Amino acid sequence: MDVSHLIDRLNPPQREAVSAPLQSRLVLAGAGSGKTRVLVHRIAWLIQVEQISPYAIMAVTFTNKAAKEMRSRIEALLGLTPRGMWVGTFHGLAHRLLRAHHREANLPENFQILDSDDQLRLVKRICRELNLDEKRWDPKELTWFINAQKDEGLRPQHLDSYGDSSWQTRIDVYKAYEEACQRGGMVDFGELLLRSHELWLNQPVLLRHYQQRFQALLVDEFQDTNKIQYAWLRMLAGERMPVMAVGDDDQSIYGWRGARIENIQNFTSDFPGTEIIRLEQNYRSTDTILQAANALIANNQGRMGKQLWTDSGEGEKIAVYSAFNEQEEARFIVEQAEKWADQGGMRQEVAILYRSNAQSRVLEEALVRAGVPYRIYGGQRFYDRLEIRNALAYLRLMQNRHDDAAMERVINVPTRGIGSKTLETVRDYARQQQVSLWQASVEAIERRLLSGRAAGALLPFIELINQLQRDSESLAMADTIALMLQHSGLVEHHEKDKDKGEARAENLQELVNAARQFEQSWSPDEEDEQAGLTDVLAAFIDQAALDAGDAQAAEFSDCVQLMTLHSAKGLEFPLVFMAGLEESLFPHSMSMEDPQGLEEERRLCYVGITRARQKLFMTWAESRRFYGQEERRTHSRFLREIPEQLLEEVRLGASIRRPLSFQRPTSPSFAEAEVPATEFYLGQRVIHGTFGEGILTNFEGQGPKARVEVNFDDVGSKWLILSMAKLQAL
DNA sequence: TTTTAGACCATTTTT
DNA sequence: TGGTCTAAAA
Repeated sequence: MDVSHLIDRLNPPQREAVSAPLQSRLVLAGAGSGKTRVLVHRIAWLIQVEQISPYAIMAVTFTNKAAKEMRSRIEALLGLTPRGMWVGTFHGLAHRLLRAHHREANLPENFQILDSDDQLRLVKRICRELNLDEKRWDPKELTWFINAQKDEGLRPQHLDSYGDSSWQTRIDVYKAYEEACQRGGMVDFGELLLRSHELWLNQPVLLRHYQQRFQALLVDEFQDTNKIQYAWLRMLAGERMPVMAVGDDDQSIYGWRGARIENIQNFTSDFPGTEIIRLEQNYRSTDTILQAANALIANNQGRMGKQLWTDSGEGEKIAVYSAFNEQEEARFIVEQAEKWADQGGMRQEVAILYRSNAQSRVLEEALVRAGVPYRIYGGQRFYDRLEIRNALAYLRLMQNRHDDAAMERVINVPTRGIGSKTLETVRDYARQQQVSLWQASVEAIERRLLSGRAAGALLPFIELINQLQRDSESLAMADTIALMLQHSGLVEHHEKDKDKGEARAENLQELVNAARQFEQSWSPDEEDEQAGLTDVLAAFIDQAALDAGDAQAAEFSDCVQLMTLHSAKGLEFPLVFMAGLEESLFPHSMSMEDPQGLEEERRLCYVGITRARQKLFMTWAESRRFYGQEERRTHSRFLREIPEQLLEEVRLGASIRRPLSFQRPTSPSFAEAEVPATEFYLGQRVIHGTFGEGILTNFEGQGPKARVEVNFDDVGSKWLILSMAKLQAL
């Protein structure tokens, strides 16, 4: 078989990675160096050259998006769907293992996945049960604590308070939480990994089975693995399985949620015989952009070492813009973005990146004002919406009566007269008898522990769920869901929502559509069948928990893209704006104190810079409103870490006055600072006959129609026609 | 049960 | 400043 197409158009290190012998390899893949391409070609190589069955290949990613992309690119390259291959996220694959071996993992067959919202609710409930003061014991913090322990592979019994009572309380909550999960057959995200790791640990036969089955293991975004994920991989790999770990230590930006950059640094010693392959040729950005990125990241210690290069040419300089304030920064960005569009560029080629979500508001306002369509990434995802979560809770309850999280969520949604008092009685009973809320409800009614009214409200709910489940046996899943939505009153309930009612009803309809689609495309493979995975509804619920879907329905219009630097990882855009390059915003004040945190911020900056293909703007504001407080700002140290000759300042700080008659830049050059100054400039203090003193914060138009916005000390912000207002400079 | 007023507080986010 | 959450009032 001719396999030259697998390596033909690759550069030497890419080729080396793709055609490496069956041994472990660490591929240090710089930004834009063709990482996914290498992974996909490697898999094809394993199948076509090494004659490894797809059944013996496992490829692990972090996000569903990455897993889907890998799958479709493999299919495109091979021209067929490789059956039996395990491609998925860590969580997805761990989940698959637990489903297949639920008995050995000590889980009920219908165990359910607890997402972060359910988890928080459950922790809150446990805090109440343990009589903890929510002021002192923030459930969010406790949840974070539990997850952090699981990410480290630690169970409550592995933890020792060493007499520290507050530490002991945390451990107690963790323990109670774990018991509640076990009782209800619920598994959170961290548990998926921890439990499947323990499954292998406790069942050597099973482990050996998988070790023999898989002959090659590939891991994407290796720098993002946490301790348990790494342990999971090592255990599966054993002594012999060749692992190809692909990652970039310079793009490790998730340390704060447990990712361990050491994993990539220790890989070669933990997997003996591993060679390192560096992919340093970049196919994305101009040389200027890469030089800036290289120079910046060189300030970090203990790197694996990598220098990105390109033969694509020097390109334009990086434009640095010092805005007067955040409003003006936003306006500048919008203006430049529109210029791109005016010159024939697509809006979707433009990305505005920022460090924190709070920055998006001002940017949005500026975009709206200018009538520029935009799209924000990272909003609420489909399966995270209130109405969808409620609907799923009903489905989960139909599937598993002991799912307390689901029960708590919808027992009184829509309101059916089950108040807090009834619920408290049921909760108390459940706690005493160590049973689920469902069972407690049933027994409480039977034993007449509830008032007639309470029982009269609770019983119909129980019957509703029972009835729905009976009906579901003869109906297609989508029809079951539609029926549930009607009979439960959820549609009616959510329709009533004041401003979001319409959208909510639509989303519920969309859920039915999604279910129908899922149903049509879903077919368990032989392996799933053997594992008893034959229930569509269960599979649908699982996938909703593991993949929250997109934030917005597919957007066809040509939009400017707004997102945080974190969510920009893995993406690329011809034109990129990085906004808010100010000390204590970026690097963020929460991270700049300790050296580790600062280095991660720097990597985040590196990620941002390397998103840009052609042109990069870095902007900051000399003054920014923070929690209502106007603050003076200084530009980010990261700007200083980029060699000056790569930068081009559009305006130099406050020292250059920006006259009101300033002609907005229209020529291709962005350096247009030398315009004769007139009387007024942004940030100037002025005095008005009626309103008194204030600061000039904004302007629009020119000549006789020019208007200015002045923030007056006494009467606040006002727009004034410059030619009428008789302003005086102070 | 729903609405409203004050308190509180404030990176980054996927599974 | 504004969004979220809890507690009090309609």
